[in-house]
Amino acid sequence: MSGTARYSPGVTQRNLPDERRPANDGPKAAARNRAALVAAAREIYAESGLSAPLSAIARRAGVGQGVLYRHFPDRAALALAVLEENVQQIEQAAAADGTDAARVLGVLTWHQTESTAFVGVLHADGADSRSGTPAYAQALSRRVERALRRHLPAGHRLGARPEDLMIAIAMVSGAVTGPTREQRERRALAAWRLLGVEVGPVRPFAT
Amino acid sequence: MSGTARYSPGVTQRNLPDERRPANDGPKAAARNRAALVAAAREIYAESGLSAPLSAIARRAGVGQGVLYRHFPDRAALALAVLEENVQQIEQAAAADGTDAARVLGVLTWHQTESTAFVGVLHADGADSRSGTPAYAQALSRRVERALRRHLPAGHRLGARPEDLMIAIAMVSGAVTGPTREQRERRALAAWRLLGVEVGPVRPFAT
Amino acid sequence: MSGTARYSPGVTQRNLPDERRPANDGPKAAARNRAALVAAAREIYAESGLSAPLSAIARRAGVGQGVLYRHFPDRAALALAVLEENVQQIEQAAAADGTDAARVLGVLTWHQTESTAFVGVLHADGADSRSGTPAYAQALSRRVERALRRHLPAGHRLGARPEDLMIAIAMVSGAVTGPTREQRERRALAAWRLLGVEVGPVRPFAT
Amino acid sequence: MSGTARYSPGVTQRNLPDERRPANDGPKAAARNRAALVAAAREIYAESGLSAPLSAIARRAGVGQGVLYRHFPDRAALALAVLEENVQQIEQAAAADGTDAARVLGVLTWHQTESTAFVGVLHADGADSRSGTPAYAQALSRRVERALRRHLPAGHRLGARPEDLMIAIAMVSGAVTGPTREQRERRALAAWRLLGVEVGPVRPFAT
DNA sequence: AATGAATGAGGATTCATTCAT
DNA sequence: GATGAATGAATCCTCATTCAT
Repeated sequence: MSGTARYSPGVTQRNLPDERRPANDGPKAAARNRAALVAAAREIYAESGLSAPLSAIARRAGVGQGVLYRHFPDRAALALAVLEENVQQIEQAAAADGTDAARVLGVLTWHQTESTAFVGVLHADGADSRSGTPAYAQALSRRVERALRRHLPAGHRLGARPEDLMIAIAMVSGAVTGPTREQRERRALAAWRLLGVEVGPVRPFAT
Repeated sequence: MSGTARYSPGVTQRNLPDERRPANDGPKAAARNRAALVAAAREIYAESGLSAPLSAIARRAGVGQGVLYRHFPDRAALALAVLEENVQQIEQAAAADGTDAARVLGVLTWHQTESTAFVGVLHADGADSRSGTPAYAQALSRRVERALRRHLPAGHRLGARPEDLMIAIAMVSGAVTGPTREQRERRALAAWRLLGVEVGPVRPFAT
Repeated sequence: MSGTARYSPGVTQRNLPDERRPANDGPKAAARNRAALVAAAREIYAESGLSAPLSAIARRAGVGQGVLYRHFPDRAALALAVLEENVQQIEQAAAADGTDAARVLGVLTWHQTESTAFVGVLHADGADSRSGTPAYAQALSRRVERALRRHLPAGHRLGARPEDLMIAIAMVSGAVTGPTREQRERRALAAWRLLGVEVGPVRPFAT
Repeated sequence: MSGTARYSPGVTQRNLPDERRPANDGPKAAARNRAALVAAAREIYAESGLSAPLSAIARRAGVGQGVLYRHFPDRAALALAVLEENVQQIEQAAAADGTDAARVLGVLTWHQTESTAFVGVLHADGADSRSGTPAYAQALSRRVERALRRHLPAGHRLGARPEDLMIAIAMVSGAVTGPTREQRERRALAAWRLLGVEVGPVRPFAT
């Protein structure tokens, strides 16, 4: 990645002379490419926002533009793939032994401070009948909700009304601004405190 | 010498050479045009978000592209002009006779639910030392804070720490999603409720 | 000049309230404005080349755009007005008491190193049947030639063929490159030396 | 976070959705397109000067705008590519069997009279520390100088001082004006004659 | 199955020129 | 006579998307 083949005057650009192509590793490469694209997207989104050029993501992933389209038919599909990984971590945190609401919220908060994608896409919940992300984003949203709700103790601040939980998450996302992750984490924690909600350590889920 | 003749429209350019020009209302129109642009921007932002094409705003305002650039040198300047109006209303609400925190928050909330511009620009507070909007957005942010803080009763939930007030506003902004204003208002009120903050009637300030 | 009224948000741009206009000095101002425009053009041309925006020239001159168009119907007219002044100085140098070819060439060279306009427009001699500058530029060219030729001693290097004189001037203009006037002067003198032509002190004509 | 969402084409953009695309000859066309662009640029520059619209060049080359930008990131890169070809011819002329200074100068002069690009870009030598073309133009300049100098006989008029050679070339370029190539050649030869330099046949290098 | 070139629409931005005041 | 706002065409440049190889 990085290369950014700039301007090389006088040297006719041409492909590798037909032999010695980067090697076609067959179907095994497909999964690897998909993963690389999601990882690259995560980075690029963090750096440049959700509307970063797709070509930048493909370049960072070290694949051609076509591969991106093969795996993700549109911009939203890629963003959702990033989100999917986040949601899976939250679900895993919720499924872990001896966990509790605070711990799950810590993982959630980690992803909020880490990835812009999380912030922007998930809260397109409700009747967002726009183009790309119809049902899937809602499904993700519900999965996050379910993962959290099963750990909410009776009488928890966010358990009173059904929508409160997701509104609270949206609120914290709104507070998460600032150029560095540290600053964003500080603000996220301040936000949870204002909501009177206790949050465990802010970090990704890892077994 | 020197020169590096960059882009030079040269001889080619020539507007409607003799035909009818669409009328030039003269300098008197300047103020009117500026206002029309801000109003159009407010509408377009609400419909399409902050990154809507500037040409759409000019069209909606009924002016040429050039007028937009004359009044607002860049995208941020226009967004800030919209915000400026919002902030002025909040300040007026804060200055009105017999007002209180709840009432001011009601006006603030109105603007949060009304205009996407409010959300997103104002909360670029803190160390956003990037290119465009450095000091002015912060100044607006501080004006909102000051307008509100003077009405916060001692011991108010949001008065404990200095940053809490602006974080709370950011949080509510984060919760304000949805396609209709009504839905956004409902969510905004739910958010304030979760913060334990009482909010007056959600409406623009009008004497 | 300079002002460049940048971005002043929230303050509706409006003219001085009808009274207190910059004062209409009547016809006397016309000549002054014209002179200011030519002077401004000379400066701007030197800084930014012949294709600099006309608005920049008007601004530097401290007049409105309209005034520029009143005095100079098109881009070429303004450039020629600048040139006209240069040519007049050369003619004056040629008419001065006790002058000689070297001295006149010194004045010519001064203008070559000083103003891009001189370099670019005058040598559009010959059958340049393009848009703007048909006859007038040629007339100027001939006036320069006449002013010089009357001082060429018999047998001067540049007197052999009729066209040699103007070609030599064009050649020196070609050599005049570089960011500072000093550098351009050095190169101009080197060029004259290569032509075997003696040049007097390089400076504007002043009685 | 962060974002300052600059220009984001967003959802709107969509090329010919299903219709027929004008054919994509695949990567094989890349080299051909690059060559076509350089050739088109050479023509357009000769006709309209260095500041001709890039779109005109793309059109003449029969390619889309994007291709031009892919191969040449900016205006200068394209001009330099044209120059590069000229300089290569001069180097080949200098490397040919039984050549001499006059013959090389003939090839040089051909390019001076043929292409406006040659004039103007190459002589941005010296301290042109501006943005775009810093080192490469100087490198080209030096290559021309080297190619010529190795054939200058001892005691040649242009060999006395190191800078004289390039100044002379700039001078001849300055003299090369006029609408037809023939006229420009006549003036170029007159210029070399004034410099006392013998020039061989004015034509491109061809084995 | 991957590559990366090409297309070309879309949006940004700049100025020449006119004209109400 | 002067001012400077408005117009809008022209040009620049960027990317989403397709597709030959």
